[in-house]
Amino acid sequence: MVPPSLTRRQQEIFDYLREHLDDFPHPPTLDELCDALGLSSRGSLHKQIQALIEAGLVEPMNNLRRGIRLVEEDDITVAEDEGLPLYGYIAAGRPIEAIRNPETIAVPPQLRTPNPCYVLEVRGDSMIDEGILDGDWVVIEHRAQARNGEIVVALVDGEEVTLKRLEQRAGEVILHPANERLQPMHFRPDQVQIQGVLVGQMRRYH
Amino acid sequence: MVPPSLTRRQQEIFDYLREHLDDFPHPPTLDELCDALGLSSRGSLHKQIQALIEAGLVEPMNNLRRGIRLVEEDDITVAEDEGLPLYGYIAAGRPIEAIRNPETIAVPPQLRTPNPCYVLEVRGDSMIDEGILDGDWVVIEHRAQARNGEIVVALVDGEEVTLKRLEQRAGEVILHPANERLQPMHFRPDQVQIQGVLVGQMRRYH
DNA sequence: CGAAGTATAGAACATTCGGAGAACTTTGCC
DNA sequence: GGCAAAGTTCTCCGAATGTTCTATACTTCG
Repeated sequence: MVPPSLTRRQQEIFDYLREHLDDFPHPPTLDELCDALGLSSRGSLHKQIQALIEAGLVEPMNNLRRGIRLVEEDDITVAEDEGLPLYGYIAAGRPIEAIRNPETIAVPPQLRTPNPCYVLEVRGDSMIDEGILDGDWVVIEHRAQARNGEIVVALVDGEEVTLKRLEQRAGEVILHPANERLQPMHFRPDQVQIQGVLVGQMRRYH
Repeated sequence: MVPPSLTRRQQEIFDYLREHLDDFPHPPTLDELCDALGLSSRGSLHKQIQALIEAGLVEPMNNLRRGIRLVEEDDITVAEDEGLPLYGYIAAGRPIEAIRNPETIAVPPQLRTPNPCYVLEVRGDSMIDEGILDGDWVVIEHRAQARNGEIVVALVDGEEVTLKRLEQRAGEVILHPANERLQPMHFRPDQVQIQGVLVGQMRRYH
């Protein structure tokens, strides 16, 4: 279900609100917002805001002063009945959770598990010997523990996200690339945080 | 179901839209599209788009600005509600058509094409260097022609079905395995019948 | 060559979008 | 209650954009 898509201006205004609503000590009045957005007519702004309210992105402000408020993101109806969130590239350099409004992508049931899953697009050749190529989509079951031998999404030092085969030993964690030209990497357990386990993979050729 | 016989130009434009619609921050205006496509008349483009709308491939944009949108592939009428036929193992030794009542398997729209497709389960390591492993599912678009470089399902001598990279030369057909330990195979053109082209691939790890 | 179908340009027309501004209503405060 | 501030509704306008139509050129096929 996609709410009537926003016009360009509506999108701009919504983006602005998402960015700057916290900058105001109190939610701004329409006049203040006009000022910030470079409009000169309160009525015009109001019309745009109405559209956002109908799209379900802004709380209705029935005659309330300074009543403008965004709808909590969790409450926004996400169209993901069939799809999983696509969080973007792995090895992108930041924690998965940081990403806000992911696209979604259809995943057949046999490629996922009943537990929460998400999808990443693979960058690089580090798993090439496992048949996972640059550009592939991988389906990841979201969990924080994994067993040795499983291929995991690992967040290293809170910065880098990579897809590697896991080996946990006493006092260290080894991440094995599946590429004969690359070496396994050794870390202290506290450096590595597991963000999910590989459960499926897809590739398109067209 | 409509036979969506597109003209060449319509196909070009549709392909372009499928490729590049996401490149725009908002759906483009007709003028912007004209620019991107090298046309100079809005009206001309509009006429082509109308044809695509009638073919059911593009959402009607009734006077909406920036209203151009592709029909969700899920909604495109193809006999696929329940999934694609799973014809079994490739290299199973007989023509695909011979199989009567296949199972079906769910395939996400981005892994297939709008044309008829089916699924095979891969046996063997002959495409391992392409990242296609034993046990993978491959999505095949059902057609009888292919271009050099495409990976095809080839029926050899009416008996053996294999997945190989195709090279057609004058007077001979060469099927290239993607495995450095295997040699390309040479055939007369009449020995080789193409049964489809690889368009997608899936694997499960659980 | 001619016919039929297709593609393009360009002009003319219709609608939407975004904004301005006035007038009205409601709220908050004294 | 009265007043000012703020939200709401309304009409109007201009530019951007979608739609329609006509004329012309190009392709393909016999």
